Amino acid sequence: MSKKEIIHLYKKIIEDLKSLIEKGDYKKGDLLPSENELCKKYETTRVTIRQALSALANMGYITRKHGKGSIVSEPKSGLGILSLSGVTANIGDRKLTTTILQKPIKKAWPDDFFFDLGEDELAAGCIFFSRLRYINNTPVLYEETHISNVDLPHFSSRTLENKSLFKILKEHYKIEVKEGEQKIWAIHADKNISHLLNIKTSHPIVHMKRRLQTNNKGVRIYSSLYCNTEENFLQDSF
Amino acid sequence: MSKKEIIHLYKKIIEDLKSLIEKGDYKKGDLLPSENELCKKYETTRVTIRQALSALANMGYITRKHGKGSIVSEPKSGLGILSLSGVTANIGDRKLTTTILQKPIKKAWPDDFFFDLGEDELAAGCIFFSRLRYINNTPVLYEETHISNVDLPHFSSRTLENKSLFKILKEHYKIEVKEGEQKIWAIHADKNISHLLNIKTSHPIVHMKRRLQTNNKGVRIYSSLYCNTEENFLQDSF
DNA sequence: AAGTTTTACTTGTATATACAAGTAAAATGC
DNA sequence: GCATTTTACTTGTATATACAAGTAAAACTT
Repeated sequence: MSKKEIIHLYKKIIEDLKSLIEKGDYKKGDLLPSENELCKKYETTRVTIRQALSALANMGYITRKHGKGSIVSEPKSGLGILSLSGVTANIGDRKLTTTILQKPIKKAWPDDFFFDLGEDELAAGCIFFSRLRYINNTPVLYEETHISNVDLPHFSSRTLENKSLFKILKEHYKIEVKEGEQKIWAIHADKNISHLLNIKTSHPIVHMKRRLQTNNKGVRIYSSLYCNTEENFLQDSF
Repeated sequence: MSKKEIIHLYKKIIEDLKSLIEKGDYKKGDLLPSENELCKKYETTRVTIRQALSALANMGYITRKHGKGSIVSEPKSGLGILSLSGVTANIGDRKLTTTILQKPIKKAWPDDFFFDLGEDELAAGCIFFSRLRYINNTPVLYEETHISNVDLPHFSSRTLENKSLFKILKEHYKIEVKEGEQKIWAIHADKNISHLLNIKTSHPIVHMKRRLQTNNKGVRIYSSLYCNTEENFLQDSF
C-alpha cells in the first residue's frame, strides 16, 4: 500500500512563491500579488493564503505592510547560520573553493566531545568529515563536522566539495536546520591549524563550536571550525 | 481627542500566555490549555487562538504537537543575541558586574563608522556609551554602543550598570530587538584593549560588530565589542 | 495477560464571510 | 495651482464551521 503523500495547498503556495523569489522572478522590493489575486489563482480563501504568506514572512522571504502588500525581502543567509564574507563587499568576484580532508566515515564519538550527547546518540556513533575552505586559493577556514549516525543512504559517497552540506541534507534527506547554538573563542593557532591555514602559530584565530538541531529529531549536526580572519570575517544574520 | 488604544484580542492572549510562561506558572515540558479550552476562556474561536499560539511558537515559547498540545519550551536567550558564558556550566556562582566608562552622550557618528548609515540616521547623530564587564572581578568584555539619536527621554541618566540595555529599552521605551547581523574577527589586543582587559598585547581577542534592528524603525543599535575568551566564551543561540 | 479496536481528545487544514484600518491615487472644491 | 475628500485597493482582525489526522488511554477481544 503506497502512502499517499497528500500535499497541502498552503504548503504548495509557500513552495511556489519561495521558488519564484529564489529564481529572481520577484526581486527585492517587489510586491507579491495581493491576497485576493492569490485567492483566485489558487482557488482558495484568504485564510489559507494568509497562512502561506505569514510563513514566508517568518522565514524572512517577505515583509508585509498593512494597506500595501507583501514586499519581497533581501535574500537572507537564514537562521543565523554562519557564512563567510570578505572585507570587500562584493563576494561575486571572489572564488570560494573547498577541499575534503577527511571523507565522511562512521566512527565513535570522541571521548572529549564538547557538547553533551544523549544516550541514544552516543550508542549510535557518528559520521565525521573535515573540510578546508579557500578564498581566492588561500586557505581561510577549517571545519570538522560530526553528524548523528542515522540512516543517510549514500551520504559518504556524495560530493561535499561544491555543494553546501545544508543543501544536500535538505534535497536528498529532507533534513532542515531549525535552531542551534554556538560558542566563540579567539585563540592562537596551534601547530596543526597554522599548518592547515598556512599562517604563523601566533596568529589569532576564531574558534567556534556549533550545535545545530534539525527537523529530524534524531539528526544533530556538530561542527568545530577555525577561521583566519585577517582578510575575511565570519558573518551571521538572525 | 484621545487616540483610543484598542488592544487586539490575539495580542492580549499572546501577552497573557507569555507572561505566565515567563513567571514560571507554566514550566518547560508543561502543556498549555488546549485550543478549545482557550476558546472558552477568551470567548473566541480557534482561528484567533491559533493566531496567538502560532506567534508564540514562532517566538520560541512553545512547540506545538499534532494530536497532543502546545508544549512549553526551554526559556531561550532569544533572537540570537549574544550572551556571555563561562567555561564552568554553572553561571549562578559567578559574579557579573559592569562599569560604565563613558556615560551616554549625544554625538555625531564617527566618520569611519563600520556599518552603512541612512541619511536620516546620519543627520540625527547618535547616543554613545561604553561599558566594561567583569566576571569575578576580572575584566572580560569591553563594549562600545551607538544608538540612533531618537527621542529616548531620560536615557542618559538611566543606570546601565546593573540592568541589561535590552530590558531598559523594552520596559521604558517599548523598543524590542527584532533582527540583526554580526561580523566576527579574531585579533591581537591593541594597546587600548590590552590595558582595559588587563592582558598582554599579543593576547587573542574576539572582536565583533553587530547591528540590531528594532520594532521602532528609527532605532538601530550598533555595537562593537572586544572579549577575552581565555577563561570564558561568547555564546549565541538561534 | 496481551494484543486490538474504539473512543475522546488534541492539533492541522480549509471554506466562507464580515468589517476595520492603512495606502495611494483619482476626483473634487476653492 | 493646491489642499481636501473620495474611492478603490490593500492587509489586519475576527467569527463560525467542517472535516482530517495524530495521540493516548479506555474498552474490548482472544
